[in-house]
Amino acid sequence: MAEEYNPHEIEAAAQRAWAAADCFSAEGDAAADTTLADDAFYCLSMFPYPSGQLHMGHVRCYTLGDVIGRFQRLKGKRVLQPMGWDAFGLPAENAAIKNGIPPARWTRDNIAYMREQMQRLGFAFDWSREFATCDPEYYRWEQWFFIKLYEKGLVYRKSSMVNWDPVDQTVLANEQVVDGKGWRSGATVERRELPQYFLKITEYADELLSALEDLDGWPESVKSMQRNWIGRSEGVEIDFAVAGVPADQSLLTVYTTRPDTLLGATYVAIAPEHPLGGLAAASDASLAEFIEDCKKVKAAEADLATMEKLGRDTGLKAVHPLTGRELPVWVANFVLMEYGSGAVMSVPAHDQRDWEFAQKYGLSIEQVVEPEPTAYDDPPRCDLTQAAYTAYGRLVNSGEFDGLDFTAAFDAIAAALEEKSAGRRTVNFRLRDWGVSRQRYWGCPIPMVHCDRCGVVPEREDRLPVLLPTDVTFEWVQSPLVNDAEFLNCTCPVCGGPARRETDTFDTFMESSWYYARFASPNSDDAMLDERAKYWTPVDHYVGGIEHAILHLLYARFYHKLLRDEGLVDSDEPFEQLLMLGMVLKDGKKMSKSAGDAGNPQKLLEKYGADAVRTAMMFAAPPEQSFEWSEAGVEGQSRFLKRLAQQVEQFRSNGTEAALDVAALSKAGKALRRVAHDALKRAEDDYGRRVQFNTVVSRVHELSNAIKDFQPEVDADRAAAQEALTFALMILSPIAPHVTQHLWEQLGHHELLATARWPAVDEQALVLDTVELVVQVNGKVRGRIEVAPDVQADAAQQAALSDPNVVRFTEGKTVRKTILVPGKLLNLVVG
RNA sequence: GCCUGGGUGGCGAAAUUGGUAGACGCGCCAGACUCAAACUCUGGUGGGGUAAAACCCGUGCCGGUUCGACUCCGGCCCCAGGUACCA
Repeated sequence: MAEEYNPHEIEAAAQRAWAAADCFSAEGDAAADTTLADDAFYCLSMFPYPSGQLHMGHVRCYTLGDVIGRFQRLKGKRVLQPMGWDAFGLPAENAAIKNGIPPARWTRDNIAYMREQMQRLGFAFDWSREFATCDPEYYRWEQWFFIKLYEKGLVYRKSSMVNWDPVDQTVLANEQVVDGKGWRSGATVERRELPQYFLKITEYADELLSALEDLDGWPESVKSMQRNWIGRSEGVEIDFAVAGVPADQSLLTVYTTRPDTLLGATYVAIAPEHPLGGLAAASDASLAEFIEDCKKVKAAEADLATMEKLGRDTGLKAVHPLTGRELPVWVANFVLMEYGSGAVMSVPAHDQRDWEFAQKYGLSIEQVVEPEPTAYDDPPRCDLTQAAYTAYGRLVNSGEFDGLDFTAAFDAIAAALEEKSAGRRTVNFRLRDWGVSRQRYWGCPIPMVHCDRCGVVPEREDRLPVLLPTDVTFEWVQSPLVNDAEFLNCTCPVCGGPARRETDTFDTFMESSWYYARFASPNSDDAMLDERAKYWTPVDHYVGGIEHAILHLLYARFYHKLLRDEGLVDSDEPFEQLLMLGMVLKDGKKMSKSAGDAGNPQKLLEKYGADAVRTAMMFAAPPEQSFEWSEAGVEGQSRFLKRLAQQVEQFRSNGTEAALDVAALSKAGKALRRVAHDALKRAEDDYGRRVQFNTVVSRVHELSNAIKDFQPEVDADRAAAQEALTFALMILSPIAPHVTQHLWEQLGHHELLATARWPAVDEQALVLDTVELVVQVNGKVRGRIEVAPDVQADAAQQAALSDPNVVRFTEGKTVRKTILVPGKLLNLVVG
């Protein structure tokens, strides 16, 4: 029998051939000729955090990206497909604390191992552009850009909440707080305010929202998530005067999207950190204790939104701006100081949360909206003893505003407030400015300097980068920068006097927000980006996990606009088409969180080779779907690749190449040709338009099965088999590039398959003489008929009525309606 | 809690625009090869029903629209992702 399918030899040989031909280096950007941009294709998969080893989630993501890139190359595009490392982050510090290995070394070691795994998988990356975000050559430009933004007024400093571990005396990430306790110390975590740097992403809120409309290549679900996250709303800011407090604190401003319910406000709630709360607590020990207790909650929205709603009366009174009535001011643990003004008006009759709070504390519930009169039998419920009535309706108990509907009431009440200078219409966003400070070591140093004389000032451009020392030891959970005199001490960039460096580092989303542009402009020493970035960006196809649907993608979109406004790129959006991958799960959880060694593809690669792993992964599920990974499928795909190799070998052993003469083909030859061209056509559609690759693998299985069952009848049929095999290899090549390259050579092709051209479909080969129509009677399948493809309803009905089983169900009844779906089905409606 | 997805045989899935539910693969069963096993090959494989057919049921649950619903609409249940310091 034929030679054995030996993936290790075959794969090594194919990779040597690609390297020798240097066929994955992106060409043509040096010219930066935008007229050539049409055949340029930037294919990018989200770069990984170098956590130690690849897991199957990585294998899925990079195989999918590779399939897209390889397909585009077959279609004649010049493809840029780079790879690098999102190298800063928390796990490196955890490893350092645990094992005493410096984060830089740990990270570099991981990169080396994971790079080797990627190379083994045969991804068509342009490795000449590789970088890690912890390279000073990379992060220096991030520092440079931050200073540019600072100069433009897009950076500011303010206090904001962090999780504070009182035992370890350190700031914890949300992930490091488990059930309200520090994961290492076990101490109850407290919210604490720290001064931090913020980027004014809210200045771009309007554009980030409106530009979503034009992102036709993005999934609707992701756009919807971003829309909701940005959360544009139209409402009214309302001022409540507070009596008996210092003048500068006497105005309590709240924002509401429901000014129509203003007359139903029965109390005002403020955040625990609100200054008025502190004021009242000064003479109220139990209130002070309550406020202190409120801080013992993790600063994560999910926790705040699900905790028990608690509150205390401050004793203060807020004056209703329209009625003059005095409303009690309560401290409530669910009001966030960071969102809006840290105060809300409460209308228990028409807001469910306020209703529950009012029920709990015996606060007044006063209806001011009632359901619109309706023609329906079942009018909307409005029983305020059971729940709040939150729908829009008509105003009652609102004096001059009675009878107005939502829109009219909104306008009238807003106007009344504006007249009294006690309120104003505003557009509000849920989106908050981006806090970029992290109290961590392993990140990009924030290039700011603290000077006793000049205050907080940016470092001078010519002294960048502010280098992160890499030779450090973690003697303590705290960042080593805090006690590193050599790092800490510097001279003030303004006055030249002694000064201290900022010890916070950037949020790692800062690095991942512009790496795609840097890939297009690698080794640019004297600028953050050069003209090549304009040439390659925006990314044509961006591939990554659904877990990045909001934060990473929103920050990257924001950054792209910042780069644009700095003149560094010339497009408005960074990613034209977006493929959001579902999770690869292990025990029901995402791989990166739970897999460990169980997710490492290494053993599978050693046993079955890269092609079988890649094919099994692509075959397992459509890209956007999450699924539980199982190794069981790899064996099956390995078997399939072996069979395909045998089919090529068998074909070869039967003679030489044959020239195709369509007219000379037998019926079987034509049938095989139809299957081959149909597979080619559908594969092209699946690759290019549908971006669904599991069905491509199925299609090649079917084609291979058809080749197996094919019985040549005439000499000319050999050419049909050859064409079918050629197509099978072409179609499968983006998914299993090594073995298809090997078999491509066996079939006598001398060019590399990776850089060959995708063949054209012969539409003539697809034409059928007859088609099978399913015959339904009242929507149930009762028979099948063989008819001409263009058969008319009358003729089809006649043919159907020659089927005895169809007759059984139509006998003695009249055919009232006939529905013909050409090529598919005929439905006879009888009665 | 809120936002966004998902739920189809024993398992992964397919069904592209509302038109044959289960393509393709795994597993399993039977047979061939073998001293035997593994590999490989051939056939079968949603449930009920039948000698075999016919036929009936079936895409998380309840209801609706339609000649026809996995697909559209309303309500619910469960699972996953995100929730601003995991990346």
